[in-house]
Amino acid sequence: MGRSPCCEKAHTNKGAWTKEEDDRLIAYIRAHGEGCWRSLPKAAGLLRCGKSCRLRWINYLRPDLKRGNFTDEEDELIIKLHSLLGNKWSLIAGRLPGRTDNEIKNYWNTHIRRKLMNRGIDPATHRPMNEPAAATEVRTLSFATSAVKEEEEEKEEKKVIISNTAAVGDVHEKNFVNLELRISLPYQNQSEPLNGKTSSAAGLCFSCSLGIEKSKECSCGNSGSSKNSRGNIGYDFLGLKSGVLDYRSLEMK
DNA sequence: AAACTGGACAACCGCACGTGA
DNA sequence: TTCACGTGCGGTTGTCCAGTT
Repeated sequence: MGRSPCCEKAHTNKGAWTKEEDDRLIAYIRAHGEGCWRSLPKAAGLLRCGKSCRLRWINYLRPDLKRGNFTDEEDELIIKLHSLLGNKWSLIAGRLPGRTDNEIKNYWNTHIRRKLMNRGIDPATHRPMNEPAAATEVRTLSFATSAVKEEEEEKEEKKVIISNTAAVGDVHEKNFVNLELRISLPYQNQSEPLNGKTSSAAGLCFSCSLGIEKSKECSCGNSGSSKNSRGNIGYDFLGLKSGVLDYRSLEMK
């Protein structure tokens, strides 16, 4: 069957972007907004592939990007998120405002991998390097959409099961971890900066904020689950209060 | 000073997914 | 249901630059 190429490669520039190209792209997006990347290059007068424009904007030109070195807090947060999510760089980036998936991926490969190896930790499994490979665990992240109406919550909830067979750190002593969250309107008061420590709203530690029950890493005594304002048990997944998925920053594919 | 080496990061490539016709 | 298209993601490569020999 085959697919048409995303652009006419013969007539596109490749390699490093020039200042003029950057300016054109910025000016166009300021005027018309993001989106329709395929047609953007032509409309903006750029001899670039749409994908290239998107990447340039997202990874380099976006005004909300935080440039500069990663902090220790960001380091630790990336490590913890990676231990749970694996190479889901976009999801990890979603929890680090101002950082891009590409930036985090590069940083992981150049800094954190070595840092973990120096600690004697296998960066792929987050387990001690001399420890034999653990029996394959199947972790199930269960995402459930929350009905807006109370009664709908009683009905069967649509669940998306994400299986992740990557070995994870010591936080998963149990063979089965069910991280359940409900999707609803974004939580509006998520003012807590992402520092990878205590999850603000509910006063939960990082482990509990991820919904890991009875984790050895639990430092808050909540043992994983919390109740939301309606008394329903939910998990403050990735720092989200009581199981409310903030889809602004945590995109589910 | 020149050559070499390795780290850092920008950019590209191919594939998967979601969506609409 | 199938297919084409647009977009996003993760892996990989290319390039630049600072440090070392």
